[in-house]
Amino acid sequence: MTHGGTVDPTDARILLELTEHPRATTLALADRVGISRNTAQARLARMERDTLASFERRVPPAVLGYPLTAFITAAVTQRRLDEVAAALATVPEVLEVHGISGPVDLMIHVVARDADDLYRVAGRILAIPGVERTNTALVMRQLVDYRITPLLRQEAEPGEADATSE
Amino acid sequence: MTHGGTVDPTDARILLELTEHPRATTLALADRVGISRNTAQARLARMERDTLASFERRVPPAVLGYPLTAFITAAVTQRRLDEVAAALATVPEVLEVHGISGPVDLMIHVVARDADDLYRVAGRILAIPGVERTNTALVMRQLVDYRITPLLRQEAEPGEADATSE
DNA sequence: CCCGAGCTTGAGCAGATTGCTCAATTTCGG
DNA sequence: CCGAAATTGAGCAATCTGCTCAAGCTCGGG
Repeated sequence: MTHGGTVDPTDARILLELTEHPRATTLALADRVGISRNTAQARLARMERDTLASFERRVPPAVLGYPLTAFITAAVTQRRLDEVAAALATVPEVLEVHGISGPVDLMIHVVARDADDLYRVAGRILAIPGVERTNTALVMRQLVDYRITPLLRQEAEPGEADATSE
Repeated sequence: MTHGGTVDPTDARILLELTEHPRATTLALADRVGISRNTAQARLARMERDTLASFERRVPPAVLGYPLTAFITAAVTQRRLDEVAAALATVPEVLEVHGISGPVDLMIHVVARDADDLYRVAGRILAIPGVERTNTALVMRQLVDYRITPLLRQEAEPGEADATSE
């Protein structure tokens, strides 16, 4: 059964295998997970189509010459969120934008070539009509690399009681 | 030439093809990029080994039953960053932790099943020795989905003048 | 300008994998 | 208990992979 998501334990096991071998063959995945090749193929195709996020997430900005990462929070004029978002989408260095709760409205994930470039990108964002004020937090260090295997393993376990994360 | 990164225009073109077809065959990639099959294979193997981030980044937490995303900022007792980071790494719902500049020290990317669960996760983080105070910003909406193709396209273009991002 | 290291190419080939169909079986929810 | 959906295993032609090898190209250093 799924824990309120769309991925069941079999899919979770396929995904765990893919974290270790992203370009594993369908046959290899089937063998490791213990399902038939046809099932592996069908499930993989379905996850590629419906479940998995874009491959772009695997491309580190640093390898493209953008080693600086920063989070810019922004307060936005009321009711102009959508047009601000549209303007932000035209800035190549903006990777992702979340609308968040609290005193500021947006969390903007940006990258830059260096400190000067970050200044330029931040200035460009502040210049967008509707952006009232911003604050930039530069990422100094990655303390915990992105990982989701703990949650994947929870889903992958057969017969597990709900959410015993400790 | 590379723009200060480790990926050259040919690699960038391979990556662009992979954003459209993540499980494309090496032969298909070679054809689309216009390089030989051996070269495609060698470059792909090298990027899988040295360049690309983990496949885990493609797994959306929501499909595992964690539809809520939040960013928790935390101020930490001086000199205890590493042990706090180590403790955070033991919390499955913590996906990623950045050390940032400014009045707070950490940006913690977490997920939760629902509001109650977020409360529990935030409480668990605040309970870590060395975490002095936290602030939770709940993601209400994704305004710009993660994308890096604008930067990839810049690198993929042959003969382009430096960084004409506009 | 020349040279050499490194990269790329195309050919080749045995083995592996894929994409798909199909009938039979199993699973699971109503 | 029943029926829909999922899974399985078999099968097969087509495609792909992994790798070697020799030849050619690119590019940086001397």
